[in-house]
Amino acid sequence: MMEKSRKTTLSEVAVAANVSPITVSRALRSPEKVSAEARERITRAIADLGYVPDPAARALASGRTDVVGVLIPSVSNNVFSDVLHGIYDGIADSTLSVQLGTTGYSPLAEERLIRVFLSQRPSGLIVAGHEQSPAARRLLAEANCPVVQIMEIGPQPIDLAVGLSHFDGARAATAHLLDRGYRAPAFLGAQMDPRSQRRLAGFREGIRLAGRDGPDRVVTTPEPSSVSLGCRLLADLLARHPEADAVLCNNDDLALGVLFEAMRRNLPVPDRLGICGFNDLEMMAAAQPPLSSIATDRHGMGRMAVHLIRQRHGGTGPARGHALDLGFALRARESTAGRRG
Amino acid sequence: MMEKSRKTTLSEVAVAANVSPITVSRALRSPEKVSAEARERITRAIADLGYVPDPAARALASGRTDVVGVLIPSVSNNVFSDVLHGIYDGIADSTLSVQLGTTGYSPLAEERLIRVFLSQRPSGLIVAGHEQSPAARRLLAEANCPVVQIMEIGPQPIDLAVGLSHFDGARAATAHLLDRGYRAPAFLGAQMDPRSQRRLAGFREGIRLAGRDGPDRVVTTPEPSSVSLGCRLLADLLARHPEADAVLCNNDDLALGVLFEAMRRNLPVPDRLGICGFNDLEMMAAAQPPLSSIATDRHGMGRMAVHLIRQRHGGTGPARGHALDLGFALRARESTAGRRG
DNA sequence: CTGAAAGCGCTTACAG
DNA sequence: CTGAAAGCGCTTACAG
Repeated sequence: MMEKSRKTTLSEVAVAANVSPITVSRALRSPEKVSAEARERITRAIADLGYVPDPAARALASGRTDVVGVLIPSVSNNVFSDVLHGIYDGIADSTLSVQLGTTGYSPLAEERLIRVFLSQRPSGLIVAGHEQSPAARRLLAEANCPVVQIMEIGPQPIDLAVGLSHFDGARAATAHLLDRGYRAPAFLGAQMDPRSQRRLAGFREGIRLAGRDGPDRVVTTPEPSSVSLGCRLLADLLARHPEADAVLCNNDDLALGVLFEAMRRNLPVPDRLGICGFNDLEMMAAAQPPLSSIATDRHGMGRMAVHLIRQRHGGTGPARGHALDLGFALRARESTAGRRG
Repeated sequence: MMEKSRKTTLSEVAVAANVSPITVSRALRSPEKVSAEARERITRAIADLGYVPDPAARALASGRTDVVGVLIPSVSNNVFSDVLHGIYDGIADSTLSVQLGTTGYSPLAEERLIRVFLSQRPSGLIVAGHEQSPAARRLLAEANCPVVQIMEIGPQPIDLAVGLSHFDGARAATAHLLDRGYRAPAFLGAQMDPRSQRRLAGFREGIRLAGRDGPDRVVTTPEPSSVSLGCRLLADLLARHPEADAVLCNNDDLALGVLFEAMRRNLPVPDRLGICGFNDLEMMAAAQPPLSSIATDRHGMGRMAVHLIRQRHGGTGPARGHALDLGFALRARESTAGRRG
């Protein structure tokens, strides 16, 4: 029947529907501007011929594409995959598609990818964090599309931002540990990216506000985070600060590792050791004992980022410079129920 | 200095380098065909003007793009995010980029996305699984680019396949449980996608081969998998089959939930209950007790899929119909050390 | 090693 | 509501 693989073009649809190519193009983009009869013939022709518009031709002619560029450090990190999921949900009912780039936490790779993405004239750009190189910031500031920085709300969004204050989250968690009677809370961190640094600062501020001026019980490593690293970090901590009686973990994987290591060492949780994570992954509530954490809305962040871009295209939504704070929530569970005795 | 945002074109580079546009184009694609002097002037002009080629124009003129389309059910699933990570590593040293689509386990959504992706004339397509709709299979079979099916090795690859036998993996795990003296192994499954069905079949085969003809101890649910679901499934299992003394879990999240639920119920692991997962996520080895699992090379699957596509473009690599078995490995840990007494 | 001509498949203004 | 003309920024053959 059909020619093997020569793809159908808009002109062929036009011939079949007995209209001009421009009318087909119009029927595709603004159907209401085309008469009902023409529209119907065109719709049928498209179906009959199996026509799919060529995005490259469209992009070249119109000067824009329907792609949203997304730049994150890594996909194999629950946090970012949740965000990504939210982004996909956000575009689901649209013609937008996602162009994903991973920077591996390298500002240089990020800058290069921004250049590549911008060359495609995207509908919008979503980038993780606020630590772009100066050149990258300039590119983004001059970009011809909405730019949304996600993960945290910074002091000075390049265009728009949606996230939360990691500093405040960690401070709240620290206050919670102190509230519950833990006397020597520590901080455990891996892969100390900017958000982690902010959490560490929030932890220290929490300690300071409580008027504690003991040692700075902090163990961090640049290694990528993992559950087994949580085990090791607890071991390190107890070697250096045997008096530590609670840990605020940079993320939930570490917290899970800490729990397992505490079990191995017969350190009762929460009686002898309090544990609090960050992000509140699903597993936290299911653990035994259930693990406390700071809940963040990663899926909502992704959705909202897309929403802001779509609003901007619709001429509505917040103006340049707006930072949307999605907040956080302390989920206090048994793992921080307090010391006994 | 620079015009606000009018982008630099190849022709402008040509003028600056005092050559014709075709030569610039050639310098970009096959530098060895351009004289060293011309090449140098062009390189400098590109840097000076900050020129970035327009992928849309390139695609339209050449009839192909450098994008690899990737179709997976979901990004917020460790298994697929690991694969994705492998894919990104696979393209890292190339000019390829990834176009990611998520199907949400819907064959219809998958078919629609295949159509969209194909309309961009991709360099290759990577699709998860072998359950495409007949129409989708036809589209893929006639696609003008390499197509790699990942996750499992099926009987009849559309073009190429790379994965493992989930049936064999589950059967090996089941044999292991029986070997270790467990007398009444059960299977726990969630989100019973095709791979999960294969694992269940492998479990049943393992039981059959051992000559056990007791009850079919299987609890499954179509709900998405999670750690807390693992807790509930164990509760269900014990309500129906109190004699069950080991569980093969469809995946590691369930296994972790089972461990926590066993702890809550004071069921000693592995003495009273053996636990084995599937995939061997990083946390399994760190758990207390360490959890057994079937290790799969998800990252390698992604890398290999890209590798096959690149080989095909280089004119080498396996022929159409080839299925690459990456195998699996049983990681026997303490959680399946055997019953006591 | 280099270039002039034609064209990829659409959309943008501009008319009517 | 519909269409003829021009062009988006490249690359593909074809010459030389």
